Order: sequence, then structure tokens, then C-alpha cells
Amino acid sequence: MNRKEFAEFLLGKTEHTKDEYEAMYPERNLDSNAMVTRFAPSPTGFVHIGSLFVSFLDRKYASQTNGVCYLRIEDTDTKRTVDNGVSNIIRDLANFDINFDEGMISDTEDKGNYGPYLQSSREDIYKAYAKDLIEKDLAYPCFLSPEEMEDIRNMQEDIKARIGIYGKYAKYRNLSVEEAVEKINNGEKYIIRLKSPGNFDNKIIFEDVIRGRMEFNENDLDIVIIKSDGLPTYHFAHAIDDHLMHTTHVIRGDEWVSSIPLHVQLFDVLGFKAPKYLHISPLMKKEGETVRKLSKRKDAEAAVSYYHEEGIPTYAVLLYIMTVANSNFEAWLDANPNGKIEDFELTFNKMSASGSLFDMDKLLNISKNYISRLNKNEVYDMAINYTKEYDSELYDLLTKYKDYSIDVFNIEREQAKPRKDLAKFSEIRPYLWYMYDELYEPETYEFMNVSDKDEISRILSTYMDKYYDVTDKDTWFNNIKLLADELGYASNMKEYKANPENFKGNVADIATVLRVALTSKSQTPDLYEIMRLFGKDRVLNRYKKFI
RNA sequence: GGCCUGUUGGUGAAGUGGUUUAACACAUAGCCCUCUCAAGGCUACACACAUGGGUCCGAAUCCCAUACAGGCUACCA
Repeated sequence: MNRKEFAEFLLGKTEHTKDEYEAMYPERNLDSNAMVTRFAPSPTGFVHIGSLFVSFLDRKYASQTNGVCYLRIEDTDTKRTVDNGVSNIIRDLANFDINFDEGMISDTEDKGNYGPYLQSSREDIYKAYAKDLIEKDLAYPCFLSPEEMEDIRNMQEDIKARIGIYGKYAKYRNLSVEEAVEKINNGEKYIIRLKSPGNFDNKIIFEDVIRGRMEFNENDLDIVIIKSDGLPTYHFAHAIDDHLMHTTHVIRGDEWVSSIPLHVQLFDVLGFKAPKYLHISPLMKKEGETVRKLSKRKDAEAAVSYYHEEGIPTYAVLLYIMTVANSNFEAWLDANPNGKIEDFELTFNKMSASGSLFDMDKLLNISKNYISRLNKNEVYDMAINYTKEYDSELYDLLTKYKDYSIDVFNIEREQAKPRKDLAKFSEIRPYLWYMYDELYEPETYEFMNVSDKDEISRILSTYMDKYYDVTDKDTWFNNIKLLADELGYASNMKEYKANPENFKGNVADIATVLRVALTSKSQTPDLYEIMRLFGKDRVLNRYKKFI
């Protein structure tokens, strides 16, 4: 049996040969600086904020170079696959405006000329390349049982040797074709391993796009390339897919940096040109004194769905991600307040090699600023989208009183220095409930300095009888001063501060009474705007209700 | 155990051997403004270049050790 027949004996017939596959996926016709990137998650259905970060970079870099960004699903570990895993990922990312030019578009369908984009559908391709390697004596069947592997590992630990299958531990690496065939005919199970040509004592130099120059020992591990279920391992699939799909830049988590010697070798052995790599540090979280990775199980904010549930605008999350990705982005945004993310050019050399702590305060601050710059209709639309899903009672009111609600959102908005107090839409109910009579059920009034009920009644009735006027803000406030004067309160704060004993209180006390009796809150946005929106009858009704 | 990577104030960071007595932003505190709150303005704050050696006229920046943190060391990705 020659090696070609041997390869076929081991892996069976494939639909196409390696050379045919090479011909099927020609170079892409793109500008020389165009980046081809991919987001390649496992279909667990869960999108981690770190994955959002990586996919955002994939999308952004491809877009800004007129390249291609595609979605490939790495489902070679069948245990990790969940139902609707792919469509959940697509939906969560689409929420953040991350869409793909090619790749999976549902749990089963894809688009694009370099597919299939589901690794489990690419089995034939991997086998074709594995057979080529076997033919060239660069891969071989390995008959080590799990028990033997365990023994080797324990022994290596005992004598403090490097762990793995290499050198003399690679027991079957030099088995002859005849011996292997005989074992297989005897029913022995096998997997396919790389016959690593590397020497651990050699150093290799690797240039990471964001980390720069790194030095490693050459790989000499005979790693598994085809598992017993016939599917490839991550490493093998990575080399073949990113070659065939012509990925130019692989952006991935830094847990992969130690695989670099292997990956470099794999590309070399397969005769491929390796892509460039950007290894991204994970987002960290501080817990007490220790810092750890943001955890899917422990941290709600690790899931991108969290931001949707909290009503943090997706664009604000993206703005935050940009500040983490390129620290000069914030300064750019300050200089260009109306600038869009797409107008900013992300650069490699501004990316950090060390892990950042995820800073929720900063995110909420960015979100608050972002929301404050939106116009009234945009805020209204976001409020509608949020409440539609998470607060149907409020949704009904916002819909029923649409014009009024838009005006409510416009209080101290659409001006040079807009009000900044709403950071996420889950705060929307405590923010404006008292603006709707249907929701208005005050429980406690906190009047601060004026607490005598008769005095409060006097203030309210005098105000409504003689001084209510919302023609414009100056008139409105002047009238409140007049009211203060009439009832013995200081209308001028400086005079009050000079001689507080001459007055019952000051104009701020009057305004507080008017505010609290109207809204039951001592802190609200501009009171004039609220009164103007309410109109005299509703103000009067609230005051009557209070008394 | 072995190998790799990282370490600038509470946080994110600027910085690539010489206008660095180390930007800027968030957080925090105070004052001002003010009908409340938010915002805004001003100011303060923070023992900030992990530690110790070395190279150099000069180091946060280059080199070496140590410490700490993270990662990898699977027929998981």
C-alpha cells in the first residue's frame, strides 16, 4: 500500500482533493490594504461582552478598509452546541449593528462564496487536507488510548518533563504503513496527529500586530488534527479555514498566544501563508483585592443581553468599547461632538496589550452624555422600544400620549447644555412616572423647610389664585418671587443670607412647596417646564389632591 | 513543574531615550452658579511609572533578575 492509498484507508474517500479545494476558493479581489476578518464563535448562544469587543473590531477594521467581515461558526465540539446558538449570536450582534458580509445568516443557512461557514459542514475539506499531510508523511495515525495518555502525562509530571506527545512519547509517529494497517485491521482505534517537524530548542520570532515581537520555542508537539469523531481540532480547522477563506487578520483572545508556535507551524506545513494576528486581552473585573476575567456565570454584565435588558443604548456601549479599543477616541469625540464611530479611524498602535478593567461607571457616564445629545424624538423612540419589551404599562401611556411624552422628554433637551441625568432606560419609570396622572400615587411628601400644612395650603392657593402664569420662564419665576414677598419670604437670596431672621424663609422654600405638592418629589427637572406641560387645570388638580 | 504574556494614581489611559516638576477622561471632595436635582465652571485629590540591579551624559521608555497577575500545558474552543 503506498501512502496515497494509506491516507484513503485512514480517512476514506473525499468528494474533492486538496488541489481541487484550492482551486475552488481563489484569492479575493480586494484592494491590497483591505482587511478580511472573521468572527468565529462556538454556537453556545451566549455572547460575552469580550466577544462583542472582538466582533466589533472585526467589523470596524473590515469596514474602514473596504474589506470583508464574515461569521464562521466553530462547532467542532459537538458537546458545546446548543439549539438556536447561531441565530442567538446573530441577533445579539445585530442589536449592536454588527452585521456580516458573509457567513452564517441563520442556524442552518449561510451566504458568500467561501463557504460552507459552519465547520461541521466542512468535514470533507479538512479530511482532504489531512490526507495530503498523511501522503507527505507529515501526519500519522496514533493508537494511544486515553489510559496510555494518562500514564504518559503522569510520568512526565513525575520527572518534571514537558507534558505532551513529542519525541520518544510519540510512540506511533514512526510506525510503518504496514504496521498501522495491521493494527487497524485488528480493530484498534486511532486519531490523526501532526508529525511535527519542529525542534523545541529552536527559537521562533513572531510579530503580533498589537503586542509586537515575541519569542517562542518551536513547536514539537504532535497535536491531534482529526479527532475520533472525524472532525478537526480547533487548530487544524483554523489553519485551513482562514487560508481558504483568505482571512488577512485574525483577531482573537489572548488565550491563544501560546498556540502561536503550533499555528505558525501548521500554516507552514500546509504550505499556506499565515494571516496577521491581533491578540486581545480579556476584559477584567475587580472583586475585592483580586482582578479576574469577567465571568459568564458570576457577572450579569458579561452577557451582551444585559445591556439590552438595562436599556443602555447599544451605541453607548459601542462608544465605550471604542474608548477601550483606542484610547485617543475619547479626545477625538470631545473635539468632534457630532462625530460618528464610523468616521474615526481605529489604529493598531493605539491598542493596549494588557487587560482592562471593565468600568461600568464610565460606561454609564458615556451613556448619559450620549442620551443627553439625542433629540426628543430619538429619545422617545428608544423609550418606546425599551418599554415595549420591559414595561408595558408605561409603553401604553407613552403611546397614548405620544406628543405630550415627546415634550416630556424634551424638558431641558435640545439646547447647548442639555440636561444629563438619564443613563439607561431602565431608569425611565422612576424618572418620569409623576408626569402621568395614571401613575401618580404619591406616598410621602418631603417638604424640607416648610412643613406646616396650613402654610403649605396658603402658598398653593395664593399661587393658583394670583400668580400662576406660564407665559414664559421669566414671568413665571418673577411671579414666584412676588408670591414669596407677599407671604413674608425672601425673594432675593442674598438678602436672605444676610438677614435670615427677617424672613419666614426664602424663594427656594416656596418653589420647593410648589414642586413637591405637584410631583411629590423634592428633586425634579425644571419646574416651569413641568407646569407649562401640565397646564393650569392639571396643576390645580394636583394641588387640590394634595390638600 | 514547564512555556508565554502583562504590570503608569481608585479606574481607563497618554507616553516608543531628552520642553515629563508624568497629559487627558471617569470616580471622589470642596467652592461658585442656582427654585431642587442633574449638568456646567473653578479648584483639589490622588505616596502613579511593581521591586532591585544594569546600559547611557540622560530611562516610565533599552537590558537582566525578582515579585505579582493572567494565559497555555485536551480527541474544548
